[in-house]
Amino acid sequence: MWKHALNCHRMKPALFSVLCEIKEKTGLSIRGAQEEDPPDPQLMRLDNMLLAEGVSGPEKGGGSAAAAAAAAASGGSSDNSIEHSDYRAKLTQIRQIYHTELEKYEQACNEFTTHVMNLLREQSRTRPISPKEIERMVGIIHRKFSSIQMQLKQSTCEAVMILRSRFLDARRKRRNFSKQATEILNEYFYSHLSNPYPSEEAKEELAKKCSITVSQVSNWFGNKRIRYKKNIGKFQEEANLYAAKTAVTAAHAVAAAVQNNQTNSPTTPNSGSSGSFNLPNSGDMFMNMQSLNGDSYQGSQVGANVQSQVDTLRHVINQTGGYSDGLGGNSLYSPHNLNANGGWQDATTPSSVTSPTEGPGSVHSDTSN
DNA sequence: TGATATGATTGGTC
DNA sequence: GACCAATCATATCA
Repeated sequence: MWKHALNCHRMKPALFSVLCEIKEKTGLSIRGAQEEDPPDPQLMRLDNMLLAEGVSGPEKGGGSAAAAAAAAASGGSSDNSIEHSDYRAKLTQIRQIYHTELEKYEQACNEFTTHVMNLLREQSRTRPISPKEIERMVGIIHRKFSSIQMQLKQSTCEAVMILRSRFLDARRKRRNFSKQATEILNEYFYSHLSNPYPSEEAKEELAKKCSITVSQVSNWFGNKRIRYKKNIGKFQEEANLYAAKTAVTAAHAVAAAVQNNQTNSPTTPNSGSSGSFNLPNSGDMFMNMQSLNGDSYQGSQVGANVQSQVDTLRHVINQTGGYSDGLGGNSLYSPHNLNANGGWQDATTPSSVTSPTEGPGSVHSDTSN
């Protein structure tokens, strides 16, 4: 693709036509030529860009800044080094072509200026030629050549942009996240199944844990929510897996907490309910803790978070006993219109049901789109 | 090599 | 600006 872009600038025909034009004008008629030539802002932009990309100006390793940008965009993983060297090689090629062409044009410009000067000198034998006229002639020639240079710069910029887009287009070099990263994301997702909308802090924490960017986390959750919702049945097994996994941790943590409560405060109201989780109460308790934390996810220990535990336990209970609690109605818990039994749905659908227990065919009717 | 999975992008809504 | 839904483009697997 980039090769095509490189071939796009066909300067030579343009050069010849301009040369012919100037030659014609050197006959006698040089009227109508432009007199003023203020600094062209477009040319300045092109120059700046070529300089920034490392195409013009001193060589800095073939656009190291752009390569660094490419590295940053791709997450900075080491397996991109080959692509980066490829990028640099191609940029170097562009640079070489640019400089070769530029040199050619400068040479042609000088040669042609000399040629015109000689012509004028010859003409001066037959007619008087003022220095002003000579100066004007030279000005015309230089303007024509600089317009060609601008075309060259434009084409070079295009080639660089295409090259960059090719290497920076993340879709083209998509990498699957690591298994560990996917595990972490899935654990969070399924342990927050009633409200799988991580806060900004949670996203940052997840991003850090998974070595991905926050926007990648957002993308992942966006994809996950939509694909889960579309085909709950397909994800059932996965949901069970993660729910069970987290539930073990959760059960241990809750048991430990209960034991601790019993030890420290034998008269605690919750102590009597050990052995059968009273989820709504637990939920309230956890809600309070959640509000203390400001967020339901602490990142470093999946399952340590009590909110996650409630979600997980509820999910497991759902799997086994068809339990349906009223947690979804809690305003702290339902920024996205949770449905009655802890499922979630988009903000535009009023109150249809989404439950992990219901399987395919029971996906809530999403008519928002 | 085709089917499927999956991360990213885009366009629209709120 | 966050989110959803559709879609694209690539990775992975049978």
